[in-house]
Parts: sequence; structure tokens; C-alpha cells
Amino acid sequence: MRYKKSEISAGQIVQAAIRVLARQGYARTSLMDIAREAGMSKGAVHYHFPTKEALIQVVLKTACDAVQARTIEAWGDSTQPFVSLRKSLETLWEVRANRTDEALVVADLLAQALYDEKLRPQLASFYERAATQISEYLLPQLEAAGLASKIDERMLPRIVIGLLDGLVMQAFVDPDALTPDDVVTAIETMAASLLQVRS
Amino acid sequence: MRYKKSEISAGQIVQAAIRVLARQGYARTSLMDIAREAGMSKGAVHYHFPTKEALIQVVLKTACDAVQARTIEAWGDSTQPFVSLRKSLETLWEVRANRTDEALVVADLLAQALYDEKLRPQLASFYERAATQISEYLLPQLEAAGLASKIDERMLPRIVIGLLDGLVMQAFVDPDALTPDDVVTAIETMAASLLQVRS
Amino acid sequence: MRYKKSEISAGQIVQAAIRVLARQGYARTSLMDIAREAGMSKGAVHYHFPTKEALIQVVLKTACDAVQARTIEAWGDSTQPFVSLRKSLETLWEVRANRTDEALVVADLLAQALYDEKLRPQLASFYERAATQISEYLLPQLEAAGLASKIDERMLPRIVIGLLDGLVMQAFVDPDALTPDDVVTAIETMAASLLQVRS
Amino acid sequence: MRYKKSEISAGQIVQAAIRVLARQGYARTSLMDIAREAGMSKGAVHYHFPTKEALIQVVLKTACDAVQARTIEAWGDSTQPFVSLRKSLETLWEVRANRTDEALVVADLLAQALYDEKLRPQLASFYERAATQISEYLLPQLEAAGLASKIDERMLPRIVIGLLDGLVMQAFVDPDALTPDDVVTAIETMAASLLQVRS
DNA sequence: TATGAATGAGCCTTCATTCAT
DNA sequence: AATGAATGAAGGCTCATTCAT
Repeated sequence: MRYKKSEISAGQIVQAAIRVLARQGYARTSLMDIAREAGMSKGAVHYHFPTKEALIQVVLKTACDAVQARTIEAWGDSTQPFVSLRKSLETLWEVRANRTDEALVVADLLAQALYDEKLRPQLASFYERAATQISEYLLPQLEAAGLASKIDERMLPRIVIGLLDGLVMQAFVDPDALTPDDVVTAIETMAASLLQVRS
Repeated sequence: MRYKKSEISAGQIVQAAIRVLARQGYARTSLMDIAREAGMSKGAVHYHFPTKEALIQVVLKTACDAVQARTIEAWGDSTQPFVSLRKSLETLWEVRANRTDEALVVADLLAQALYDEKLRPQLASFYERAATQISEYLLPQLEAAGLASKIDERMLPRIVIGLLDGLVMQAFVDPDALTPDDVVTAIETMAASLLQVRS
Repeated sequence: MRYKKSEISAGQIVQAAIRVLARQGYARTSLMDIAREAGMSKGAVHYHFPTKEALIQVVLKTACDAVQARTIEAWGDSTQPFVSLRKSLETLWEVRANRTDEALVVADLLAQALYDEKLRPQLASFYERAATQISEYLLPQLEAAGLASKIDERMLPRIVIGLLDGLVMQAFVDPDALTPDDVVTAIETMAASLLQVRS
Repeated sequence: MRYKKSEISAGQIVQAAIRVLARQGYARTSLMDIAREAGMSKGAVHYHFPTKEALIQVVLKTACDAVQARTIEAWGDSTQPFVSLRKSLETLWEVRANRTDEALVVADLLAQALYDEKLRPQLASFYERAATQISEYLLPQLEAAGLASKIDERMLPRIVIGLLDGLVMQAFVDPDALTPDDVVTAIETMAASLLQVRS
């Protein structure tokens, strides 16, 4: 069991960072805040992560992976085509709109990426994997059902994700304007409308 | 002179702030940067805006109005139903994805709003007005054409805007994943699919 | 009289820095120490000098100039050839060995220059000017007296300065090993020995 | 094994410290740098040397001894009076001006000694021994040659060393101002000039 | 109206030192 | 004898804010 307190502490720091970032946002979060949340000294944080940037990179990766994992669950073990489409969409919305810490951190760092190139590759891969996952779930089911997409198949998952992300922001600044039901119904209808019987 | 010198200077500061914020983002922009860009002293900025927060509020309002104005142009004086739908969507995409200063500032402050309540009302009204505008353009045309929306009519403009916003972020972190044409075609098809002949 | 409090404060900071550096040395001196000595806040020091390095550059220049000025006085208005040679040497020794603040700072930063290239040009010019000054005093007198140097004339002042500097260090670490009189007599004799009747 | 492992490691640390100090200077060298250079952990360094100061003390002594040893070689086993004076001076110059690690460390810590009393005794003894060495070599030869010094005999070696030290610094900040040949010729001539036939 | 000077809190980072193992 | 983890005190620097002029 020599593989270290070190990794344990590093993990604690990352988790603490996610909590604090979710609460305060990147711009308002200092290493001191993270250290305090992790129950350690500032020096300890620097011992495990040489710079703030290095820590944030790991935080971003961890948060992306967590959101990813929950997304996988969302599409999960559905065996009944379309039966569970609505349920999956609902879960996706929950993860984002209910503002889990990880989803908040991803959203926040996404904005930071506008001005920090180093954050972009991580996020690009995040979107890419998300799109792939949805594709892997959706496309076989379409085929089995004899349906085809009216638009480029690559765009289907991108649209689902994009729409979710975009609506999340609207719901956030004005929670009354969009109910979860509004959103899920809209996406569901839209997805259905974009399909047609294969010719 | 209809405007007091004071108002002119304040305006210059706001415009300078928009340029700098678009370039560097909120987290990396100091009042000194803004003052320098405006060709004034730091003291002058504080004379016109008591705190940084007060300045940002005005900046956000100004930027929202500017994006709004350009959105109005996009839907513009089109008399030919649907003929110009594609063109409008293209313009909307340009304003966001081509990253005009104002659109960038709105996006950046949107992220700040995650942690700063005071910014939210402004942005809520921004989305609200955007949705209203699209509605005012789109709904009469639908009616005239004998078409109806498959989903709640209030959601139609929200979806268009949400999809644009969401896809902009994906295009930003990975420009190769989405071409402007992909995006516009997708939105156009989707919008069309959501309509049906009125029963 | 618009030319500023600023320059006054900057000057005070430099003078304070010289005092503190003379007392503690570069490695042990923080900007906080300097600010405190100057009776200002740390922020004020940074207002006048953007970085510690920039301040040190000015400090070095100021200290060199001060030592220089005292050296000029040392060779001063002597009209009597050689009569005042001894007196001049004594003064030179005093300035260095008595450890005026400025001489200490020059010595300290000279050591820093071993690892900081940016300090070197200033010091090179310092030695250069010192050598020139001595030459301008010494060579005409030699000529007038019908004397010539046994060694390259350019080396004469360099040797005087080098010897002073080198002996200062010995005297410093072991004050009992060298009396001022020892030093001055030695240099005087040596200088005399290096001269010969012009052939 | 005559030496304990402990002593071997301690020696490695000291040697590593000399290399690093020569490269970076005291002010810019951390214990971490030294530990890394020695291929050990920071903890190991502290095991052998309770404080940084204790380590530096040993480093200084070691470096002084090394320079000393090379100085002895320089004056070496020369049996031919004066024949090898020039060669000895050249070697002395090399050791200092060519910047062997040990000479650099001595020079650097000499500057530290300006503000750290504890370093001074070591350096005082260093100068003392250097002077003694030169005396032991030089004075018998003078006697044998029927020559006497024009100045206090104790000062002769001090002058040689002081001049070397002083000129090294000038050569360092402005390498073009002094060639090795300039320096050696000057010292040689000077030394010769200070001698006279014994009366 | 506008400026330049000054402040003080806070930030990221470095580092000598301690300690359990 | 040696290591890695952790600490806490600085250190240099940034920045929003205040204020006399």
C-alpha cells in the first residue's frame, strides 16, 4: 500500500477545488480558498500541484470525466428504443441544470477557455466524447427502427448537447422562463421531427 | 452639445471596457487596462463609475443592447417569408460565432453571472427580448402561411437562441468540428421540422 | 513646480533602498524593508518602480554615481603634484573601507552581478569612469614631471582601483590584518615604483 | 570502509552545493536545488546538516581549502627563482578569473560575509593562509637573491592577492577591458618594482 | 472633471524547516 | 540513513479604491 498518501491528498485537493469553484467560480477562487476547503495549508496544495494552472487542468479533466460518467448513466442500459429517450434527456438536463458541482465547473472553465487556450483541448475532447456517446446510443436504434436523420448524422448529437447547454443558461438567468418539462418536451419533439422513414 | 462632457467620457470608458473585456475577459481585466484603453487615468474611471461593479453593469447593458440591435437587423425588413430565414440565421451566427466584441462580452459576463446575482436580471431581460423579437417576426409569418408549431410557441425562439449559443461554444473549443454551414443548415432543418400544416 | 512629488518620492525610495541594502545586503532585503525605511507602503514602492529589478537598477546607478562623485573630490583640486597623492589615496580608501552606504551597495551588487547579467553594464561603466578619472589626473602630472610608467598606461588606474578593492575585502574580513596606513603606504610606494624617468 | 556512509553522503552534498552555488549564487540557490543536484531528497540534506547555514559553513571551508590547494600547486615546487613567478601568477589568475567552481563560491560567499558575521572568520583565515603561503615561497628567494622589499614584507603577499582579486572583478564585468596578459604583466612588473638590492 | 499618488488587502509562489515513517 | 508530506512565513506583485489637488 505504498502508493501513497500523496495520491489521496492530491485527490482531496481536486475534490475540494471542484466544490469551491462550483461555489465561487474561477475568477473569485484563490488557492487559499481551496486549501482551506481541503483542510490543508497553502503550501500543501503547492506541494501537490506546482502551479494554480496545473491544478485547474486536473480539476477540469476530473470534472469533465464526472459529467461524462453521469451522461453515460443517462443513456445507460435502456433496452427499449425511445421509451427511455425522454428519461435520458431528463437526466442530462438534471446534470446540467440542477447544477451539480462538476457541471458548474465545466461551464465556468468553458468561459475561461475563451481567453485561455490551454483549457480548450480538454473541453474539445469533452464535447467530442459526449457526441460520440450519444451517437453510439442513438444511431443503432434509428437503424433498427428503419428511420433516418434529415440532417447530417454527425450533427444530431451535437445539436442535442448544444441545445441543452444553451437552454441551461437561459434557465439559469431566469428560472421562470423555462420549466424542465418545457425543455425536455421541446428537445424530444425536435429530435423526433428530425427523423423520417428511411427511403 | 446635447451631452455633457461627463456623459461623453463615461461613454468612452464603456466602449473601451467592451474592447478590453472582449480581448482579455473579465477575470484578466483590471480597471487600469480599461483606463489605458480609454486614454484616461484610473482616477477618471472611478470618477464616472464609483466601483468596478457599477461599470460592469453598464457595460453589460450596453453590450446586450448592441447584440440586440444587430439581432433586429438580422430579422430585419424581410418581406419574403422564409426566403430570408436562412440569411437571418446566418447573421445571428455571425454575430455570435464571429465574435463581435459585444457578443464576447455578453458571453463572458454570462459566465460571471453564475456567481454574481446582480448580473442576472440584465441577462434575463436580454434573453427575453431576444425571444420576443424572434416571435414577433416568426409567428405572423407562420400564421400567414397556415402553419403551426408542433411545440409550445413560446419555446420556438428560445430553442433557436439556445441552439445557437450552445453550438457557438462547441465551435469555439473545436473549430473543426462544426462549420458555419453545418450549423445553419441544422437549425434551418430543425425549425422547418417543428412546423406542421395547421389543422 | 509641476515636476512632482513623484520624483521626490522616487528619490526617497532610492535613498531608503541604499540605506537598507547597505545594512542587510541584497539577498536579505525585501521590498517591504525598503518601503518601511522609506516610510511608505509596499504598494507605493511598486507604484514608482514596477519591479524590484527596476528599483535595483536605479539604486545601483545612484550608488555608483555617489561613489564616483566622492572619488572626484578625492583627486580634487590638487595643484601640487604628488603632494596630494597620498591624501587622495587615503580618501579613496576611506570611501571604500569606511563603508559608506553607497560603496557597500556597489560592492554587494557587484557580487550579485556574478549571476545577474543586467547589473554588469552599469558596473563596467563604473569601473571605466573611475579609471578615466584617475588617468586624467595622473597622466598629465607624470608628463609634467618627466616621468613615464613602466607598464601600459591604461593599466595604471585599473591597478590602483583593483588593489584598493581587493585590499578592502581583506581588511573587512580581518580588520587587524591591514591598517589604513599599511594600505596607503603600500599603494603609494607601488605607484612610485612603477614610474621611471622618461628616456 | 574507513568512512561511514554518513560522511560519504555529507561529502556528496557539499560537492553538489559547490556546483550549484557556483552556477546560481547564494541568493538564488535553495536547498531543493542542492538536494536535486546531489540526487537526494530535501530531507536527506537536513539530516546531514541541521540548517542551511550549517551547510554553507562547511561549503565555504571546503571551497577555501580547494582554492588553497590549487594556490599551493601554483607556487609549487619551483626551484628556479623568478623563472616561474610569471607562471605562478598566471595560474593564480586562472583559478580566479577562469572561475573554477570553488573560486566562484568563495567570491560569492565573500559578499555574503558583508552581512553575515559568521562567515568572516573562515575567510579571514583563508586570506591569512594565502598570504603565508606566498611569503614562504617568496621571502627565501628574495634573501637568496640579495633583494629586499621596499615595503613592509607582510604586505607583499597581501598586495598580490588583493590585486588579483580586485582585477578579477573588473575583468568580470567588462572582459574586454583587461586581458590575462595585461594583468599578469602588470603584477609581475609591479612585484619587481617593489624590490631593491639589499643595502 | 480629471489626475497622480498612495494604500492595503490579497494573490501566487518559494522555501527552510519539521516530522512521521 | 533517508524520504515524502506538510507547514507557515515571507516575497514580489496586482489591483480596486481613496484622496488631495
